[in-house]
Amino acid sequence: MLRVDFSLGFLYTLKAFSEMKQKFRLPTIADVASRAQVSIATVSRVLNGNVPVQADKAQRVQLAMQELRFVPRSAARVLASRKTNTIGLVFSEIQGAFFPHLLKGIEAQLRADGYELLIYSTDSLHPKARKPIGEHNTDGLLVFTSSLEREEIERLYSISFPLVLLHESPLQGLNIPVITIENKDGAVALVSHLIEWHNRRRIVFLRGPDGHEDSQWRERGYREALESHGIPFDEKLISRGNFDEETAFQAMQKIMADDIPFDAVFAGDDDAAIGVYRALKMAKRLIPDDVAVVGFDDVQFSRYISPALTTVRAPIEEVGREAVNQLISLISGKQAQALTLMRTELVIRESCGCPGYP
Amino acid sequence: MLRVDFSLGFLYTLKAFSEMKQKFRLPTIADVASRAQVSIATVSRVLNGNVPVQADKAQRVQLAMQELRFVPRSAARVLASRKTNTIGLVFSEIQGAFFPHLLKGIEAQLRADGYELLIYSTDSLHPKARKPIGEHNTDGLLVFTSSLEREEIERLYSISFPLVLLHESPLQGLNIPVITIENKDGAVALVSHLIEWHNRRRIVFLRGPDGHEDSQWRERGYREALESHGIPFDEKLISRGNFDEETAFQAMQKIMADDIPFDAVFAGDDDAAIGVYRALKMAKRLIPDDVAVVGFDDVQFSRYISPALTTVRAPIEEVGREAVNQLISLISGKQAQALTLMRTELVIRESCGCPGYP
DNA sequence: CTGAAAGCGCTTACAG
DNA sequence: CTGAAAGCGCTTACAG
Repeated sequence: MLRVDFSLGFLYTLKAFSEMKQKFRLPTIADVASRAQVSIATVSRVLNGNVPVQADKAQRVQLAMQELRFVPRSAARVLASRKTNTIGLVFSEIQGAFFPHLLKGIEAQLRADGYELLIYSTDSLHPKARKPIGEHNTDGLLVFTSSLEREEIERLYSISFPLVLLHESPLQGLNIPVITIENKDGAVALVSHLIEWHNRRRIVFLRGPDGHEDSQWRERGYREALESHGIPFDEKLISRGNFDEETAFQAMQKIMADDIPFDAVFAGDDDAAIGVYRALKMAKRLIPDDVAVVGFDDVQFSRYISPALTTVRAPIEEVGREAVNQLISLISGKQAQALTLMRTELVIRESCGCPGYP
Repeated sequence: MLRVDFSLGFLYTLKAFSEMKQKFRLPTIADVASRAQVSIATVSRVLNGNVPVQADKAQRVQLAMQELRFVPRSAARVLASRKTNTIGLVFSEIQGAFFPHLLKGIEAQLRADGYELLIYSTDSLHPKARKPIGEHNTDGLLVFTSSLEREEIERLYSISFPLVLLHESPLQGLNIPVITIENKDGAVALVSHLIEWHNRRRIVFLRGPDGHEDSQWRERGYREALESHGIPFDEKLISRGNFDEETAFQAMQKIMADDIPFDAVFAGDDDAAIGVYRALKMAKRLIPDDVAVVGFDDVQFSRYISPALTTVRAPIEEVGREAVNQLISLISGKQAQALTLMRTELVIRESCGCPGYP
């Protein structure tokens, strides 16, 4: 008896093991085909719905798929069809209040067109043993600012891989569509408002990260607004804010330590404006009475800080959506627009000196 | 002459066209093999580095790969190896200041372990003709709150597909690891602080979305703190804030319209606190003098709003990292911890009535 | 409308 | 250490 029990127990263990194995053995198109009494080609056809299939067969296939809980493996489809149905997003800065807006726009549009989203951040310092994202696992790439080395972009371009650049000018000689925003116009509006309505003439400008396109255009707008109002440009009023709070804070401390007179600050973006607020408050300079402050982007928190931030609304979510549209055009072999410039809009709140709406 | 020119032009066009075609024909492992004079098996071995290969052959392969700019196709690897090397993230709410923190933690940890990230938001109302994410295109799923129907979770569980739940309790009878935060303790600390330090006794609590686990635990903490201080629970002080600004704003308006007396508000989370601020300011009630306000999460803007928000710091980024760790354990066939509770921490700023640090 | 078969580009026992 | 070959699970001409 003991022996028998043992033997049964052993068998049971084996059975359990083989059942486990079974669990991992997911149904394939062949299982569906045999259950529905059709060929695998027919199953594939009802799956894709591109070729007509006799109604009763189609029904049998549908039923079999449900019963087996069949889900086609992506890898097999991709390999056979040479389409990944996936779009990649490459970016460097996951931080920044800016990012969720962009992601939301991209996600929404992508899904509407039936694509998946693979994301890859170049700021995590992971070993790039394997190329993380590119022609081997996506149909096209959205590249945000300078998150990808020029060399890699050129390589992808040279194999005609669909690319769309966000917030970055086209690279010399490469015909890659670009989506960006009216940085210069926005900056002109902002600075002109400071000059015309609030009579400011010593306006600090905080640059973004080195080589950041958005920053360069904003600076150009800043200079143009100064010039058109006959205000001389003063190099000492320019510093680097890096589009982040901490750098902006330090930049302002330096400017104040150097005793450079100023009556307003264009922070570069909203994140930097936070650092400016902190530095000014610490120095007991009143915003906007002593110093007017303006940002750029109009991210979520901008209306809630105190005083509420005057800024420029950048249609970031729409940039995301439009970028997806352009990329899908490219993937479909259609033309895409070389340059898409999204309109920006002045958002007047309190930090410039205008009366707030409490 | 004219004819010759034309003819040449025509040929040129054809040539350009065939070149274009060529461009899309990416190198495969077979191209590398023949160039390096080895078998494709050998190429595969140097690619994966798991089996020793003779040094000179390995070198020839490396060289050939570089020259051809070879990148192995993911789909082929996945199909052959039955591993996608991809983790999926399913979530419902891309909005909310909460999300970038979570994403950042996930991204960083994922890359460190060599996985890709496929993301899928259930809030975009896209047609789910194809199952967007699951066993067919990932090795495991991170499921945030109730972003996936119970039925689908059960299905995945029944095929032993690796799952980790974020901010949600384990489902009845299913042994799925959960990562969440000390919501109750945080809420107790918050409410006790209001009672003990600021002598508040009529504290409004704004619930999150229906059925949201985080909210339920916070409410439990709220009740416990009340009870342990001998303050009777008053149903009228509870309303729904939905973890968002607008709902919270309306909830507060209703409470004030109903003339329900209160001297503090626990907003449920930081996003909701924004709505509370707006409603109170509009009603000319001073924060914190008339009404103390506290939030939960400590997202980016919380320190910058005015008055600076007293809240609880939720280690969201770490939740993301830990979730990835657990999921990868599961994928590797190892055990994962059934429940991981992350510590939260009271962050005292000004909105509770404490003196600020300007 | 439908099936048999080739092929997508890799990995991995298997035999040596 | 290495190559020939089977196989991963689909799609898609091709012929009927």
